[in-house]
This record gives sequence, C-alpha cells and structure tokens, in this order.
Amino acid sequence: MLQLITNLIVINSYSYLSNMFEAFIDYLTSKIDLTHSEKELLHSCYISRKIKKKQFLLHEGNVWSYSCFIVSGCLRCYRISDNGNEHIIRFGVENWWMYDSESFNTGEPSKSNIDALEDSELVLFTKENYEKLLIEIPNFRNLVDTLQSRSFDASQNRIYTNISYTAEEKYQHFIKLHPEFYKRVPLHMIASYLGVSRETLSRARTQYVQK
Amino acid sequence: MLQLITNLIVINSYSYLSNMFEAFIDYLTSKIDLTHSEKELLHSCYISRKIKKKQFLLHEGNVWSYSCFIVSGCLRCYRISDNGNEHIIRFGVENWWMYDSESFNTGEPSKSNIDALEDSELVLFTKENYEKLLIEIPNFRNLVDTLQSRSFDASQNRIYTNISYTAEEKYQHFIKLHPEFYKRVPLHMIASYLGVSRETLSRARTQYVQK
DNA sequence: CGATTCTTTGAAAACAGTCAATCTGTGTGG
DNA sequence: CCACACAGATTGACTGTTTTCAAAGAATCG
Repeated sequence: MLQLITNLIVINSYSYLSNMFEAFIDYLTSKIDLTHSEKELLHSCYISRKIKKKQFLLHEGNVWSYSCFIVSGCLRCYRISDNGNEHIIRFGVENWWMYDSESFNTGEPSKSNIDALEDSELVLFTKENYEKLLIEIPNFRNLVDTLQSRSFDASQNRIYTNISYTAEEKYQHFIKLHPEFYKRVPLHMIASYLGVSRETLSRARTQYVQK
Repeated sequence: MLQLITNLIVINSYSYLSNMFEAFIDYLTSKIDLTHSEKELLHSCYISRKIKKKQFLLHEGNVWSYSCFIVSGCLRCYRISDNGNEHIIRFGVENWWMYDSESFNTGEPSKSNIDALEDSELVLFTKENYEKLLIEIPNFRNLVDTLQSRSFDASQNRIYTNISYTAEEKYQHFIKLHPEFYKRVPLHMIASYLGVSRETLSRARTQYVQK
C-alpha cells in the first residue's frame, strides 16, 4: 500500500491529469447540485491516477482505504479460490465506482484483487477525506446512499440469477443487462463473473446465436 | 395492499402489542443513542403487527412501501421463476430488517414475495414516516447506512460462494455462517437459498456428517 | 390417529466441468 | 514485413456432478 501511495503522489504531478478531475465533476454535477465551495473541497482532496492494463489497484491481503471513481477504462474485482481459480465479483467502467466495501468498512485485509482490464483513469479519495466529504456535502451523501441502495438491489438480482438460471439463461440475461461489457471484456471473464466454465459459456453462446 | 393496511390498523388496537415497540426500542438503543424526543417521534409513527406462519407480508406484483423490523419470528423473501420454482432471496429473524429494497426505492411492483416461516411480531414504518425518521434522527440514518453497507458486503460474499463453491461447500459454509438458521428452517428452504435441489443438499449433508 | 410437511434414497437423464487440441486474431520484435 | 508468441475462443471426448422423477420413510401438528 505504501507503494500505491508513492505512485499516486508521483503520477499526480503530471499536468495532463487535470481533466480527470473535470470529468469527475461533470459526472457529479449531472447527478447533484454542488456549490462553488463544495467543488473546491473536492478539488482540495482528490487524487488522480492512471493505471495501465494488468496493473493492480489492490492486492488480496492489503487493506482497501480509498473510494475510487473510474473516469475512463475498465477494472475488475475478483477473488482467488483455494484451487487457484479466479472468480470475478464485479466489473467497473467509466462513471462507476470501484472499491472493496468490506475491507473499507471493517479495516480488515481484503479478500479481493482489483486490476485493470484496460488502461484506466481514476479519481480517488482517501477514506479519511471521503468521510469528510460525506459530512460536508449533504447532497454527496444522498447520492452515495442512492448508489449504495442500487448496488444492493443489483446484488440481490444477481443472486437470484445465480441460484435460478441455467448457464445459457445466465449468458442471455447478462448480455441484455450489460451490453456494454459484452464487446469489451473477454468471454472467459464473463464466464468467471457468471460462475460458469468458459467452455460451457462458449457452447451456450453458439446455442443462443443459432436460435 | 389495502388489505394489509386494514389488518395493521385492526391488529394495532390489541393491547398486548405494546411490548413489541419496547423490544424495538431496546434493539435501537443497543445500537445508537436516542433522545427522549426521538423516542417519542418513533412512538408516534410505528405500526406493530403480528402475522402467523404462512401469512404473507408482500405478494409479487404489489409495491412494497414499508420498512419492517422483526421483533420475533422468522420471515423469508423469495421469487418464483418461470418454471414455478421458489427461490429464496433472504431469510430474516428477530432483530433483522425485512423489506423489498428494489420496490421500495423505485416504487415499481415487486418481483418478490415475503411470508412468515413462524408466527412473527413486526414493527413497521411507512415509507413516508421512515424517510422522515432518517432526516429527523441522524443517528438512525447512520445506523441504517451501516446496516446497508453490511448487507451489501454480505451479498457480495454470497455471490462469491454462489459462483465458486460446490453444493457441499455451499452447505458447509452456510451452516458455519448462519448456525441460527440451520435448526430453524427446513432443509429444502436452505437448498432453495443456496440454489441447489433439496435432494442434492440432502446428499451433501449425509456426506458431510460422515466425515 | 390421519394428514401434511419434510427428508431421504435410488436410478436415469441432463447438465456442466475438465482435459486436450485446434483455431483465431492481435501484437511484438527481429 | 514476416515470424513468432500470446491471449482468447472453440470443439470433441470424457468425466463427474447435479437435477429430475418417483417412491418411501420420518417427523410434526391438529
């Protein structure tokens, strides 16, 4: 984690990163109203970072203590099971937030890894600053609460598909629900996300196309 | 839903229900500090209700617009798939909250059913009152936010077990994580919760016991 | 006690996973 | 520009797990 912080400081000094914060503010103001001083507060504590494809934002065993907004690119959060298989918990693309909520909340070492599937631009806040923002900017807290609720609902819906759909149904449902991922992430990662082997998913897909 | 409200009013007049609110306040004050006026506010808008085993709190297709705290008993939230199978999304016991978050948030008809697995005592708040409480009682909102985060984390962990564990591992993990349910809800409902057929779970269990 | 609900068991069929090989497209370095 | 490596996708054959169907055995409750 020390390494991460060092990277952040160094990279933050690059001048071309300034429009990442702009993009973040554009997103925020499309959702909530912000006063000038609230924008200044955000500006005073944000961290911007670029990471390249395959670079890690979080390694299993470390504590996650950031809130991370994706300006551009694509990330994934996954866990590794005892037999060494990767299981993708979540994808994230531009205008999504990416984090390990459990580690963030408990302060315990994370069970998950986060890495980049594409070169990505990120805006981060330390936990300390993030919590300050929630207090100082009521609309921000309202937004976060709303997003949290939606994330929970999405999780519950995913659980339902996990426990009730066949492999082929899972695939069909996924490409309807997340068409933006379909062309963007490799099929074997969608398989991992759905809890199905890549071979089974490949077969399910040809079945589906033939219909 | 009209029927529900009628029931609530009628049952609320029974005198023996008064200690349900007490139990709710006991729970709340074990989590957060409450001023006298905050307790009065809660008292002014709560609804208490008893439901018997197999009675429904929510039928699929209706809008869910309550927040429901379980004082005693056991509830389940489930969905019915196209082929007619029940799939249990969530269980709830005393000191848990039970709701359909998606319908509550969106105002759309629910995809889920909620019914009682045991005779249960409930404390409810209408959506309108609930939202008032969140504003008027900051500590209550903080508590709700914390619970919401934990629920999300639990969902994510459940997704991980769904996509990475075998039937037997799912059973083992479940009884470790939720020993309180193990003796309380029938096995075929645990199977439904885990996304496994009851026969498979029955066999997984005898395997497990033999070890 | 009878009825209902729940659990277990057996056998067959459907489904998904594994292993191994091939095929495709992409990108990199010589 | 070509050759090569590499990541990803597909296919076939096989194995193993899970589901389904059917029946029977416990347990619980009125």
